[in-house]
Amino acid sequence: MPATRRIPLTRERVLTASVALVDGAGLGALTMRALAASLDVKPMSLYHHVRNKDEILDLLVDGVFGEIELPDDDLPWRDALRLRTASVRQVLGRHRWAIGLLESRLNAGPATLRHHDAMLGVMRRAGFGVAGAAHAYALLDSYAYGFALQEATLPFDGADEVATVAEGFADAVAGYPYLAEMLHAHVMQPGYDFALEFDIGLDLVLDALERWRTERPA
Amino acid sequence: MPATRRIPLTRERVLTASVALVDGAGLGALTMRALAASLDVKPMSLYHHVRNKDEILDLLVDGVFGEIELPDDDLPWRDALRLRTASVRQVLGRHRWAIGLLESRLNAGPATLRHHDAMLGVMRRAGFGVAGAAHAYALLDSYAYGFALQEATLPFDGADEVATVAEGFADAVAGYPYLAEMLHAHVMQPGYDFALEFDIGLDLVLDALERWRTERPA
DNA sequence: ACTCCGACTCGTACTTAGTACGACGTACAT
DNA sequence: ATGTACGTCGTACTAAGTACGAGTCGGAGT
Repeated sequence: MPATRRIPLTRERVLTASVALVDGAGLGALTMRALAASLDVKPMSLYHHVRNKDEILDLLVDGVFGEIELPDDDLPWRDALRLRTASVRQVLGRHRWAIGLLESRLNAGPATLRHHDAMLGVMRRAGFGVAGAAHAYALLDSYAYGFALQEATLPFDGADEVATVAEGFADAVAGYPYLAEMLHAHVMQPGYDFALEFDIGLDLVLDALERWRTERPA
Repeated sequence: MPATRRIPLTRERVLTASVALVDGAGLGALTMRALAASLDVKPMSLYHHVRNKDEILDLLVDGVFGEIELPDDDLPWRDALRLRTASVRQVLGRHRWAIGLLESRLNAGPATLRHHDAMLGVMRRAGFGVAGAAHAYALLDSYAYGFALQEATLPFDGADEVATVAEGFADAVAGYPYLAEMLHAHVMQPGYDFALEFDIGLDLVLDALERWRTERPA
């Protein structure tokens, strides 16, 4: 009685389920057993589609890279770089767990390589030299990754929770006058949102690159 | 026969041994059993000095922050910020594992708070407004963290290994012209060292902050 | 000096997790 | 129908975190 016709497991289904699991319950919830359960199979079945858990993590990272928008060749370089860098942060914000994974996974997947190539292309065509493009890319990505890392580390999540959490810090910052000032005169002000810092810093970075580009053409 | 007088375990000894273990063999090697063995005690003895493994991780992070040089008040702001930001990267480079820990640990320890306060102090006294200091700090630390993260992700370690690893990539970049160009015309050139990118980017960031500071005084 | 106490150490054991091994089943080509 | 190849799973081993309670030891109070 094939009442519930078994859908065959595939590498793709495993990956999709992994992302769902991790997005929903965090990296810690990604266990082979839990993943298998979410697919309604037994743990060992997974091993016919992925080599091991490490491979799943590599695939997750490459999947995240695949979500990042490629820079648009038809835009002025500055806009192209801005949009894709904002996309980096957005994607890493959507998958908080990803930033912690970047560190340990060194096997770049195809989506990752494709992405790097597109970025370098935009910069080279914009007039950056090879070395200049390397500098620019390192700077842009350092900023995006670091910002995402800071966002992931923040004890609050978005503009709403700030007030609640900040109150809890009120006495922790007692002996630190500048921290206290920052907390009261900035963070706890209405309308504060750390996320808004991103665009400000990104524009400063792009200004700096613009200056580099015009001062040292390829 | 007290031939080997037992040195009493302390919270400090546990922490010191943790750092040694992790520096030497990576985060993955930090298990309560291995840690206990390195101290010549049994695993459960550790639990009288730390609440659990998570607490050890928090202590490690705060210890790393304690290693970062505080900004020097006697220096011009730009030098003070440059030196301490370089110190961030240096310390995170010395303890590769730390960058991956930052993400998940949200309990700021005393060394961390002290550090933030000193940084804000330098910026406020340099003429940055409260909001301006927030922007500047976010930008600087994003850069430092992101750069450290990229360094930690690099498949090679320092200038020497580059050549060996880069050769392995030679065919992986086959379909990616700009990546290939970057690899051959830049990365594989003698004298290449990703670490050198840091100062270049840092100066661009500091230039940007200087401009911000003079254009929008507190 | 003896006893008692509290701090520390440890033996045992339970739980969760990754995954090796080999048996089993099922669909499809012959 | 039957054999083959692939996919599924039962069993079980290992590593790791840590709860529980018993054992130990040094010093304070009598």
